[in-house]
Amino acid sequence: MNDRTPPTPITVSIAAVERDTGLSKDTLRVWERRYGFPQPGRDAFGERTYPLDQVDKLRIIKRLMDQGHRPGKIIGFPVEHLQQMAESTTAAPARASEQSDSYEDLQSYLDLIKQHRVEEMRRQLSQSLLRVGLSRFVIEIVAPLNEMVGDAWTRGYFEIFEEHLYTESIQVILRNAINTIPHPGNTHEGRPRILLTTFPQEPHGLGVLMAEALFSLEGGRCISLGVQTPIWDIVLAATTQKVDIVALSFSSSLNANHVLDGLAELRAKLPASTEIWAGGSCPVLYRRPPKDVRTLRGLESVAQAIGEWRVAHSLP
Amino acid sequence: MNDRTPPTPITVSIAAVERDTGLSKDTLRVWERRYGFPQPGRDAFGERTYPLDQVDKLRIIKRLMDQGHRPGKIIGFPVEHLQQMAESTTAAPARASEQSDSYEDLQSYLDLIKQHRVEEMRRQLSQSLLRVGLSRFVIEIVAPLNEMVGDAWTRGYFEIFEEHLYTESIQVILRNAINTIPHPGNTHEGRPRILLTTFPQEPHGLGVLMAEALFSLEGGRCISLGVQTPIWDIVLAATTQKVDIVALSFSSSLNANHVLDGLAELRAKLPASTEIWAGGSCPVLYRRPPKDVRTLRGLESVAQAIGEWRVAHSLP
DNA sequence: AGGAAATTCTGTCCTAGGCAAACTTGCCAC
DNA sequence: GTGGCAAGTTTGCCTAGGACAGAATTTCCT
Repeated sequence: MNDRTPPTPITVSIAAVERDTGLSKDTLRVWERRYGFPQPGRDAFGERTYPLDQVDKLRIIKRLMDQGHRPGKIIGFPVEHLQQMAESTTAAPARASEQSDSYEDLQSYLDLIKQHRVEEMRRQLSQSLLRVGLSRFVIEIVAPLNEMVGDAWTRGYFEIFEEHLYTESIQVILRNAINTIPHPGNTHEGRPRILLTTFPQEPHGLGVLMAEALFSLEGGRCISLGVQTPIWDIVLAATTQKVDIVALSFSSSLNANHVLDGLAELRAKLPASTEIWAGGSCPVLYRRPPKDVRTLRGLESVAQAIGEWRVAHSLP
Repeated sequence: MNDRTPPTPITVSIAAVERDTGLSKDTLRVWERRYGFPQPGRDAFGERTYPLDQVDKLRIIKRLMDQGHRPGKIIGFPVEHLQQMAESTTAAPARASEQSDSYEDLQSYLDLIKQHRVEEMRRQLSQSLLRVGLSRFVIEIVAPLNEMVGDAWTRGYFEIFEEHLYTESIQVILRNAINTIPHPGNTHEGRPRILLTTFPQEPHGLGVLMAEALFSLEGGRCISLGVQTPIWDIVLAATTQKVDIVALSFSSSLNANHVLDGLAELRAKLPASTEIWAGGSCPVLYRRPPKDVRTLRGLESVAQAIGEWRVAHSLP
């Protein structure tokens, strides 16, 4: 292994770009043909090799598209301009003035990650959890932190391993907290059985974990399959476990059509008595809400949704 | 919903088949060209329309491929034959006469999974953990169970979601147990800092978790990155966290050359003072042990390895 | 037998063109 | 203006073979 060779390749394959951006290979090729961007190099065998800065620009474009922009209109702008557009609508301003305190606190977590003070971060997270309780902890701290970390990651502020450190820490805290939720007695009345997982293209597990915490707090009986379960297996699991609700988490990097098609297919294969609840930061869920699927916009709505389910399923 | 019209169309698009079977569009087209199967019809606009029975056959083929069969060898067989192949291996795993007692116990866990009695399984796992202690629990129960579940999975005895249920259960138990390991006082003497993770192609996280449990028991200070960390990020994390040991887990599904190349690259990029420990069920680790990497064959050797590290690094 | 070399198999990438569905624009009547 | 409809644009997915690298298998040689 030569010290001279760059530690990470400066370019990545089209498959990697598809994974990282959520833009399909077809789309990447057709944009190149039509708009002249991206403009990947070619390796020895003529395959596209995308420089990292172009991947960054693609990520920003994807993000703006999620906000309703059309590719042809914005693809020609320089990267700085796009960043400005993205930032002007992004969370920070809206959220900053809201609870000045907590925003500062959240920012301090990002600093702890950047300084790799993992144990200190876990200590502070645990303290916050004790102070505000699990429900508010998830909604007011973990969820916005996730978003901030995701943001920071797309801007290249974090390395992959730093994001792993963060994810692992949150996971430890949340799983521990979930374990301590007392099991209500033997009563099964009005306690929905909930299956939690993600679609095969979705590797992010924190959304499932946050949902599990909140559902459990509301008295739901949760069965988590972790991440990346094929649709057919979701159907099998839902049937054999006789669940009332299948809850799915979607991050924003997913391809919009895949999400909608997958939900439609799942809906068709599950009995009508089984509800499908979908949540997460994937914009298409709320822009074109799929039929016969309940979309949970924001984790705050979990409690209400469970409440409504109880009302609808209470014995007369 | 009209009763007369079939709830799902009798034929489906190529995108739907990709979702249903996990076979990419490219693969579906190239099979059609090479093997003459599948043989979809065409709609008014010339696009492929797959009859459902062909999709079923594709699903069986995919499953047999996951068990190690190659497409060209089996694609010509009639459906009934394929079904038979899939079912003939479904018979209970045949590794009987090993250790009578504990084998029976372990087998009963497999039965619990197959019957989807998740809560019962977790209860029994917790009891076992309390009875024998974490160390023996990991070595004598979880590790062999993993192997049996993996076996059963390759034989098609388990569905994907059943394996997910198992993994999630073990994860809950182990993480909870790790959390309860008391932190020894402030002494850092002879307590190695250990970074745990897997290579990018390795999605199985239980190995890391088992290792974390045993390392922690032996007084190691563990920093887990979860799974699938790029090599360069392992180097970054190891450096910034000033770890003494980088511990990696490899399952048998990994490509032998990738493992060896990856370890060689990692070895070259890490300072010599940082040890690399590799373990897991990947055969190549023990058949062609890589240079300057300590291979841990079996989890029993963890305690010894830590002991030796302590001796080597104790102050004179 | 065990290991290296040759061969077959297989999935992914390439080119370039065509069309439907979604979205925008232009036009006209009220 | 403004509501509604038609014409025009944009955009992503699909089609067709062809080509090759990497994995799996077989052959050959020690």
